[in-house]
Amino acid sequence: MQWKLDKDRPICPQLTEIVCVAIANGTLETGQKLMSVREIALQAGVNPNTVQKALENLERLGIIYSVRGSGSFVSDDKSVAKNTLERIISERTAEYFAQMKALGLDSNEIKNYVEEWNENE
Amino acid sequence: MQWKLDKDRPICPQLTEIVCVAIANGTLETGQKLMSVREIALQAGVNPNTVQKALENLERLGIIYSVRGSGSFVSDDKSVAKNTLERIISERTAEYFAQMKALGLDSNEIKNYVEEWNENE
Amino acid sequence: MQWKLDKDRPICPQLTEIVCVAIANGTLETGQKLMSVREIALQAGVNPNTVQKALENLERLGIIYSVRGSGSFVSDDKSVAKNTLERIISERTAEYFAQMKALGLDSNEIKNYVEEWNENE
Amino acid sequence: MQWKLDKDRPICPQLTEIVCVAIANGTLETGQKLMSVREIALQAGVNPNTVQKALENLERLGIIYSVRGSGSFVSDDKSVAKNTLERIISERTAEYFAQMKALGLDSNEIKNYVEEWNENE
DNA sequence: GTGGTCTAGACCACC
DNA sequence: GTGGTCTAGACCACG
Repeated sequence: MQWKLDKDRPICPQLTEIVCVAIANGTLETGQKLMSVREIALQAGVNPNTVQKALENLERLGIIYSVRGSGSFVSDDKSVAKNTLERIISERTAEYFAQMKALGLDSNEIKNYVEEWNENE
Repeated sequence: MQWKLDKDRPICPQLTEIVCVAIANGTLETGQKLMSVREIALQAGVNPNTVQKALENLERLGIIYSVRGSGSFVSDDKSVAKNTLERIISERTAEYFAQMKALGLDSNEIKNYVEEWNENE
Repeated sequence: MQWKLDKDRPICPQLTEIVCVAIANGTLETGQKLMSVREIALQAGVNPNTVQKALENLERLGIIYSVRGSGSFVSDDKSVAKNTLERIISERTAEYFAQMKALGLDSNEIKNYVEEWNENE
Repeated sequence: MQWKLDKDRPICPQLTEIVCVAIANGTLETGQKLMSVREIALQAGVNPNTVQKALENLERLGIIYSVRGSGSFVSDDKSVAKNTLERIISERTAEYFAQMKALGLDSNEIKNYVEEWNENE
């Protein structure tokens, strides 16, 4: 589990997403204990408070649960994480399309642009 | 010329982009006078200071020029606007790909996702 | 609007509740602007971050909305605040009853105890 | 003797209270031996350290006494347990009233609310 | 050692 | 001036 962060975007939601991805793809299993807040903060090179906030988000969503004094654990129901992830992907794509259209491209042009982008990579 | 703003994103760069698009696609022609700061602010429903800052950006980039007491005008060379627009499109697409990959999709999955999105719209 | 805080309980939820009460009882009206984060922090004698967190909670619940650079405002629909308030009252009462029963009192004893308490006040 | 715990509140004081209640209502008699720390921990499903700390509290209050190597026993004077219990009940009720008033209810409304609650149960 | 809460103070973009 | 985000570091109760 690696904490690859994009410094141009808010860190907190990125942490949230990374955990969601890890749960969705099986890197983190049901009931598994996450690293401690402090440990994540150390590995990711960010402030423990930022990590704390991200875990609070995940707990509020029901994706993990925290036990005082013992740590945070992956919730029994992984579907919430998966749904959240899909929702995020969908939202981001919607935003992307909205922005591209605001920049003057129509649906086909966007599709073509994405395909070209894919080839040049 | 309409000022369709996404309230979830910073206003100022959106205004900048809208003018770029208008110039690139011919809605605004070389030498044409833009609406006044106040008028734009009124139509777009935003703070005049924000409009002012957006126009300053455009002038700094050489996309428009301001004549004291008479207003702002589209620069003679529309290529700057076009290049700026392309650069923005490219940057946004790069960001989109980076985010989707962070969310666990590979290049092909992104391409397919975009195509499906296109169809369902 | 006064910020009377019980120092034996977490401050953040107390702030949340105070705003809910103010909205529910009409001290704060629909669309009305709240004091700034910094001002509330000053008046209440707490840290601005704590206030910020409380307002984030309220925004997440749809009770207020924040406009970047201009402040926080009471949401159009005051019913959410009222419902939230009722829910809190109900939850607290449920907790109180559960605790009293764990302490060996039955429903009638609790009722009598509350009535006596009322008289002696 | 059952260890019914509310997971939303600190475990340690709950254990303390349960023993107080058991002594006050006669489930535990003067001089009677309590279960061992390990046994209580097992039955209650909590950490033995937590049980140990709760028993230390009770001993400090004079409600039980420990004999090295043989266990903990109910103190000769049960009145301390009873008084402690009453004090806790009183404190909780005071807290409850304070919170309800902070939530906008006056004494009469609280009384009525409690009575209705009683009926609907 | 753990999470939970709070304080203090900084920086940013936006209005 | 505003809210939004982050850092730094402290204290507490719980396990």
